[in-house]
Amino acid sequence: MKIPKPTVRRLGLYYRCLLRFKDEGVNFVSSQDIAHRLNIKPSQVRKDLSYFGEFGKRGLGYNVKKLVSEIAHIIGVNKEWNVAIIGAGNLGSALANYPGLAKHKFRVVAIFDNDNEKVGKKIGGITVSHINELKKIAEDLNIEIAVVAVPENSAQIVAEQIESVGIKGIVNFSPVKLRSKLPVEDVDITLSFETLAYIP
Amino acid sequence: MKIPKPTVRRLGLYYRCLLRFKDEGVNFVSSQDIAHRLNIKPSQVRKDLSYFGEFGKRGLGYNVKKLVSEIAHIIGVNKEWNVAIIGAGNLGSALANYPGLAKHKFRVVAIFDNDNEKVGKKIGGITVSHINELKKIAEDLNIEIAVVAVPENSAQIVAEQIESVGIKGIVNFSPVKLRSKLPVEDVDITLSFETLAYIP
DNA sequence: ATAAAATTGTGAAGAAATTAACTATTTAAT
DNA sequence: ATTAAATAGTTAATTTCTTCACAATTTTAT
Repeated sequence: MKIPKPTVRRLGLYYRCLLRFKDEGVNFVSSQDIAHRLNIKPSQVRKDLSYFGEFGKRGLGYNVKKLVSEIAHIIGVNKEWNVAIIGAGNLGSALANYPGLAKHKFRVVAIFDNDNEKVGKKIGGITVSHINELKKIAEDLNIEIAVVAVPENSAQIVAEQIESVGIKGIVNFSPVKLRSKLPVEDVDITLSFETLAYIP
Repeated sequence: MKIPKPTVRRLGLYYRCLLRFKDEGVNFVSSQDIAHRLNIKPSQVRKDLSYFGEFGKRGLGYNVKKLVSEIAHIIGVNKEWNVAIIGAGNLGSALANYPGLAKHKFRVVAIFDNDNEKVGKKIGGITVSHINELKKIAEDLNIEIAVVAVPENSAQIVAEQIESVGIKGIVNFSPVKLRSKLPVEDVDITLSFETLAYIP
């Protein structure tokens, strides 16, 4: 069955929401409990989960631990993902140091830049490599996700370099639409400000 | 008329896309030209713009300069917005130094933190203030947008502090759903990784 | 043991968003 | 001057997504 894109995105929300319930020592939650925290409708939660199976018990709700592990499996965070950050500027550095990624099984294992000034420096414990070494290092370290954190004008070039080194997907922080064979998730910072600035 | 949320978001995309056309010296573009760069359908572009007026000329297309200024006006980036960053960690620092914001009329004018170690230090030319001074400084500097770049567990508290100081909207980088009277735009970094990790 | 309450899973209805198709206008070509 | 090509704006059709409403199940209370 075709899964709606918004459903996949919400799965990530459910996952983190459930981790919090788990931290709080809650054992069972209802679709209503989840929905309330995320400001959505309970029916949405149930429908989303129903695409993947029957995880709850009528009259009782969902076993938190079980659902966490089910969703982890569905969205693919039951394994670790090796991540490379391309661009050792402010944003790239911040991401390399961002604890939220490692916590959710995304491990930054390499950082690249084309600026020789930066190559060899350490960021968050990782030595910056030259972008020319992308292919070799990506294969050696089994990198699966690349983060594009370079300026607008080099983003497309980088996207093309990424295509041929065995990487499986791109998280794009640059404010341009990348043309790539790989799946791309855009994190468009400026766009969020602009959307906020719009007043109906 | 009610404007679809996705339309508002795409307006920001059109805006930046048109700025690029302008930079390239292009004077007129068709809905097809725009759509091609953004990987969407031309009819989508026309429909979106039609919510706000008739900006094009049949047979010819849109005057780039004119459309840029129309859209800037619609989404509210024809004026400057004063921005405060809450949280002087890695992400907050990166945002304070991020040139893309200033370029699009979002000017970071204050940075706050609750850590006395950080207060007084300079980040991107701006001295970090204590969060207790938020109200005073926000009013003095006429801050309209707050960026939440604090850890998960303090995000909601910060959101509540923001509510009562005249700020009009929040860009939230923390991975929790904020409960706020103000409009909130979420930039959910972890979620983008998780969405990417999902393989149908 | 029975009834009431809680809650899931789902088919159907409803709402929202996208896309196609068409009309009107403008420009360019012959 | 006429026709063909390009293209915006708009109405209608289609698709996608969300919500409702209810049967099915389980638990809790009496």
